[in-house]
Amino acid sequence: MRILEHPEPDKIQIDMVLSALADPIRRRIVNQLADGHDDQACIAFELPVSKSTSTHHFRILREAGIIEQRYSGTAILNTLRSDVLDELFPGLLTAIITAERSTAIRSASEA
Amino acid sequence: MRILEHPEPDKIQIDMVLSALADPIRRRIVNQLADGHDDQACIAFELPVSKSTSTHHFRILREAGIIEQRYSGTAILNTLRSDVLDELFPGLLTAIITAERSTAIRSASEA
DNA sequence: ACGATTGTTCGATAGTCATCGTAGTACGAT
DNA sequence: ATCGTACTACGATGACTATCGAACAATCGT
Repeated sequence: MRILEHPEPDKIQIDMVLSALADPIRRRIVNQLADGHDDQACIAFELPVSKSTSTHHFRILREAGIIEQRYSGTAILNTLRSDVLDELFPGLLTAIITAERSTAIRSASEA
Repeated sequence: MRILEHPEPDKIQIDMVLSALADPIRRRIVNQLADGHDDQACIAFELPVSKSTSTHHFRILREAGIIEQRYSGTAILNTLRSDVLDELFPGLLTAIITAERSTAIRSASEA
């Protein structure tokens, strides 16, 4: 069975987390996970990039400790590590998700 | 008189803010501003980089809308735009500053 | 007027990052 | 066994970024 490496909570660094979340595509993934339920396969995210780039972004998120990925057949199910992140960096994830939403609303009302 | 451009609140984008805060040196600046008082000159930040690199980082922070810079003689006084940021992205700045602090504490207790 | 202080500007450079296509792997279904 | 699905690995590429030193600019004291 294939194994996916995840950082232990005490190895999760604010530096990697913020770098990961600085990318709009990765924030889109995080937001969809926050909006919807857990265990969404990578293919459920209709990202405007190629497959290999998509893999790249999911990996960055996993290695930063932001998502958990586990195999289920050929698919990979993705889950936000909200509890871990909230413990380590209280309010951070919520703030970023909220920010993204309000930005979307702002730019929509401008158009 | 020299003028420094600052983005209006409605031009401040989460993308630029997070990219700016993804850099440890820039977070160090933000943290020192949050810890101390407003109006600290650039030279008050003893950064492990050259002068020109320092200028670069302060500019990124200013253009992202995170700090306000204004001339006072030959010096530039820096102030966190906390109120603007809190309005736009509630909780974000606090979360990042808190995160940085707890990370510092964690890594100190490891040593 | 002169010098010291504070920060900027301008290349240059080395490193990182997002992106892609192609080829490959693992698994489920038929 | 074969095929389709879902994702990975690899090498290449172009863009961006942090960094530097050297030269410059603006201001303040003396």
